[in-house]
Amino acid sequence: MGHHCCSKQKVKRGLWSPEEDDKLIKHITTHGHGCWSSVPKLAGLQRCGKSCRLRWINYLRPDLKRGSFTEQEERIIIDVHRILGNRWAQIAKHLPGRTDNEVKNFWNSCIKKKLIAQGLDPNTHNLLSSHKTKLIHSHGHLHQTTSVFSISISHANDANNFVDMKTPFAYLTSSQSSMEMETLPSSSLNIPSGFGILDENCLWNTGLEPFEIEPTRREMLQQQQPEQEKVCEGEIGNRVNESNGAQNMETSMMESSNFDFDFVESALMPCGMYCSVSPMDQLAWDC
DNA sequence: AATTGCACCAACCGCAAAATC
DNA sequence: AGATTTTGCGGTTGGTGCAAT
Repeated sequence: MGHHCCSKQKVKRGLWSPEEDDKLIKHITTHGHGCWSSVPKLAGLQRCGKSCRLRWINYLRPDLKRGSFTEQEERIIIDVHRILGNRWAQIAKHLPGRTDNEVKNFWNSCIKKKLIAQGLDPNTHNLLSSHKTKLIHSHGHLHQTTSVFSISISHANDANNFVDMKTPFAYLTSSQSSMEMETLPSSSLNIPSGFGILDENCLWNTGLEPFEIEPTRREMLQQQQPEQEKVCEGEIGNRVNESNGAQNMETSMMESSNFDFDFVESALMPCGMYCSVSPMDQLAWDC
């Protein structure tokens, strides 16, 4: 027996035929859907109302965008997912013409793999532990070292009210005494376009509509602070510590010469926020 | 040519929230 | 105000078709 809503008479299930689609389209364009549970009868379909609703919303609606996701859409999905998690319907609201089902399928079949391939945990968007390499000191000469950092943005006047955008975005190259910072090469670049300003309930993402964050999710994000570590971050730590206080940190970062922070500046300057850089991990290799 | 394996995704299910009676 | 129906959501799945054997 089928689902209880479909158990009376014979109710078709499975894929929709073009004829069924026609009936549904004709009915809804002329009468509107009204109560979904009465649609099948009125449209002459042997389906349950639920199935009709799903077919219309996910496939037949005229305002649906067809075709594969663009890179911008993919970026938005990743950014919003980092904040909201598997809230597919919420995520889809940022993508006109896309459905939650479509976003979910795209995530499960495509984005997940991409993130893992980049060494990112698709749930937390942090570095996978399997990609963490211990910094190895050998006697005498130093290895090339790389630190991956995350960035935190918050209101300057409320240090507790922040969300941590833990996307690795920059690395520090330390060779002998000279030190320079660069952004990651574009192949592995994962600029956090999800930079945003966290207000009481909302996150304004650059380029996105504000969206709400549930309190529990917010707490979870806030607890994901990367632990401070040693060695190479010591050097970064110095930078950070030198500037005591968040306000100074902003300027100290802007002043650091080879650091391409254009995208940070544009996110920061108008808003009176501050930004902090935290080490997430170190990678090391032999020269 | 036939078989197996697998990725994809449209559609299903159960649950919960919202709406309605 | 409580019961019932309807809608919306997210996890899951099984059919389809492509690729490898």
